[in-house]
Amino acid sequence: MKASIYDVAERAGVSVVTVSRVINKATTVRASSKEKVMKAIKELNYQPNSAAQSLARGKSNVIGLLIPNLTDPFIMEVVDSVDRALETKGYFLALSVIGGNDNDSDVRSNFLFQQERVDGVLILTPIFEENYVTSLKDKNIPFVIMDNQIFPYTVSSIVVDNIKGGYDVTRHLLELGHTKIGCIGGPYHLLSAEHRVTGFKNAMQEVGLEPFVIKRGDFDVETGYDIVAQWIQDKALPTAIICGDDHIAFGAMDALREHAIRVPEDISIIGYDDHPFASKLHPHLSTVKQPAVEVGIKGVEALFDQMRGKKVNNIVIKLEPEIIPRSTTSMPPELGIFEED
Amino acid sequence: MKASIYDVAERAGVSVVTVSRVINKATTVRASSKEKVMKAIKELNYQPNSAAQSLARGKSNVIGLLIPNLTDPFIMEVVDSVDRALETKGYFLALSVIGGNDNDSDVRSNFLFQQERVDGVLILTPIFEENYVTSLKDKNIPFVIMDNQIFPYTVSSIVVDNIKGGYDVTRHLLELGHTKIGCIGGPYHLLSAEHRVTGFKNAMQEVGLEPFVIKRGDFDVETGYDIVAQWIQDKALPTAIICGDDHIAFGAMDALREHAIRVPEDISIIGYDDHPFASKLHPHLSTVKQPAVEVGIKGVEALFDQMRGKKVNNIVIKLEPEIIPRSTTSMPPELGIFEED
DNA sequence: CTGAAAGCGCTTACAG
DNA sequence: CTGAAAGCGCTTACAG
Repeated sequence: MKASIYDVAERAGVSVVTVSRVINKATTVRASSKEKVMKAIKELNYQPNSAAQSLARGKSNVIGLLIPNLTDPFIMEVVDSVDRALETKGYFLALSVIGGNDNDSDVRSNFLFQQERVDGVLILTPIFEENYVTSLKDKNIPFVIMDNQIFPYTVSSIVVDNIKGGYDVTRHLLELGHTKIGCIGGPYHLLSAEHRVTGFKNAMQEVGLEPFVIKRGDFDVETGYDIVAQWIQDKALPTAIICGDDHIAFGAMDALREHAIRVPEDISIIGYDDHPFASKLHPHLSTVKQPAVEVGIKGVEALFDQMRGKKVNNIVIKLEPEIIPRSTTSMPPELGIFEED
Repeated sequence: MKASIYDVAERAGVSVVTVSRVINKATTVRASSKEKVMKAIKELNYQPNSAAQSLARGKSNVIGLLIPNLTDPFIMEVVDSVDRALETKGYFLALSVIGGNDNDSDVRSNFLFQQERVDGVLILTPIFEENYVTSLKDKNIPFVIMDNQIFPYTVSSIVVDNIKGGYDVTRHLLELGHTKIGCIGGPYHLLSAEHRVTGFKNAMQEVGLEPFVIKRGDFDVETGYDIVAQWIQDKALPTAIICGDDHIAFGAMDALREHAIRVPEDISIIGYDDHPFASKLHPHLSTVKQPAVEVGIKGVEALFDQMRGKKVNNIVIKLEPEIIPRSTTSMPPELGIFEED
C-alpha cells in the first residue's frame, strides 16, 4: 500500500502538519523534527499525492501547451524550451496537438481547458483561433499566445518580427548586388508568411526596385520545387530567391540541381527558420534563425506573471530573428542564367 | 467564483450524488433529473474539478510519456499516435523530454514518476535505462517501453523488428543484382542500429557474399557525408550503400552529388525511417517505413491492459517495418565508379 | 432511481 | 516551532 502523510507523521512522531511543512520546505521546522520526517519519508518511500495537493492548494502545477503539429522544427524547439522552463519551476507540461478539423480541436481544447486541470495555457499557433481565446477568457484561465501575429484583443503574446526577417534577408541580397530578386512566400492565411513578404517588398521599395516575381505556396519542399521548376521552364529566373521557409528553399535548390543550375554561382537562395539540415546539406543554406528558445522562455515568463495576478493584459513581447548568411548566397552572376551575352 | 458540484446540485434541486452520476454518465438517473442537472451545469458553466476527481477516484487520467528528443520524426510520429489514442480514452498526455545528462533525467523522471500523478508511463527510448525500470517497479506504476530492443526483464515492450528491416533492405539490393554492398550503420550503443547491421550481414551470408564495407556513426547527415566522402577519396565505393537511417542517406547522397556521382545510376542508396524529405527531395529515397502509428497504439493498449490489472508481465509485441523502394535504388552499373574498363 | 455519510490525502489559517 | 480543525471538490459504497 502506498504511504500517506499520516503514515509518515506517525512514524516520525510528529503531526501531519509538520510533515507537510517539510515537504513544502517551510523554514519553520526544528532541525531535529525535519530530520525525523526526512527519515520516515525515506523509509516509507513516501511521495505526496499530487491530486490531493492540487485540491488543497487550488492549483495543479500543470501548464497546457497547444501546438498545431509535431513536425515543424521551430515549434519543436519552442516546445523543448517551454519544457525546460517549466521544469525549473516545478511545473508539468500537458501537451495537446490541435488536429486539423474543428471538431477535433474543440474536443481537445475543452479537455485541456478545465480550470484546476491546468494553471495556465500556452498556445503556439500560427493561426489565430478566436474561440480559444473566448473559451479561455470565459473560464478565467491565464494564457499567452506565442508566435501569433494577430493581437487585436487584450491577449498576452510573444511574437517574432517577421517583417524585419523578410526585410533583413532582402537587404542581405541587395548588399551583395542583386537587383532581380524573386520571392516564394508561405501561404496567405499565415500572417507570419505575409509579414515576411511585406518585409521583402519594403526593402525593395526602399531602394526603388521592383520585385522580380512573387509567388506563394505552402511551407513545403514541393512548393519550392514546383515553382522553381516552372520558372526554369519559363526561362524566367531571378538571380536570387527569397524563400518563405527552409522547406521551400530545399525544394527550390532541388529543382535547380536537376537542371544543373549552380547555387550560389548562378543563383542565390535564402531560406527561413534554420532547419537542422540547413547547416548540414551542401551548400549550406543561408537562412534566418528564429529565437525559438527565447520565445519559449518569454512565453512561460509572461504566463507566470499573469498567473501571479499581475494584471498585465495585452502584453506583447516582440522578439527579433537573426539572419545567418551561409553558402547559398553570393554576388549575382554577370549574366542571368537565361540571358544572352 | 467557480461553481462546484454543490452549486449545481442546489440549482438543480438534487443531491450532489445525482450530479456526480450524470457527470459520470451513470445510467441510473431519471431522465427528468438528468435534464435539470444538465441545465444547471450549462447555466453555471460548471466543470468538474479534476484534482478532486483524481483524489476521490484514486486515478489521475494522465499518462506520462518520456522521450529522448523532439527532433526525430519517428519519435514525433509515435508521440502523435499516442496523443490520439489517449485522447479517445479520455486521458491526458504529460510529456517529458529526457535530457542528455543523467542528473537531469533523474530529476525529470522522479518528477513524472509519482503514483497518483500519472496512471501509467510510456517510455520511448532507444536506450535501455535500467534505473527507470527499477524506479517504476518500485513505485508500482504500470509502464511499457516502446521501441526498445532490450527486454531481459519482466517488462512489457513494443519493438520493431530491425533485424528484419536490415535484412529486407539487403534482399532488395541483392535482387536488383548488387554484390558490392556497403553499409553505414548507426551508433554501437543503439541496439536498433546494431540489429539493422545484423540483418544486413545475415542476408549477405545467406547468399554467400561478403559485405563490401561496414562503417558506423551517429544517425546524422554528417555521418553519411563524411564516410562517403572518405570512400570517394579512397576510390573505394560499393555499388550500393545501406544506410542506418535517412539522415545518413541524405548525407551520403550529398557527398556523392558533390562529386557528380549519380544516384541510382552509379550507385544505389537506401535509407531507413521514411523521413518526410525522403519522398520529396530528388531522387526520391528508397527507405524503410517503421510502423510508428502502430507502435503508439499498441503501446497505449498494452499500458491500459496493464493498468486494468491484467497481470501481463513481459509482454513483448513485435512489429514489422516495411520497405519502400523508390528512386535511389536500381540495378548496379556495368562497372563500378572507380573500376577500369 | 436517489441521497446521507464517509473518505480520498493534502494544506491553510489559527491558536498556542 | 507545533498541532487540532476545517476544508479543498469530488466519488463510493450503503441504505432506502
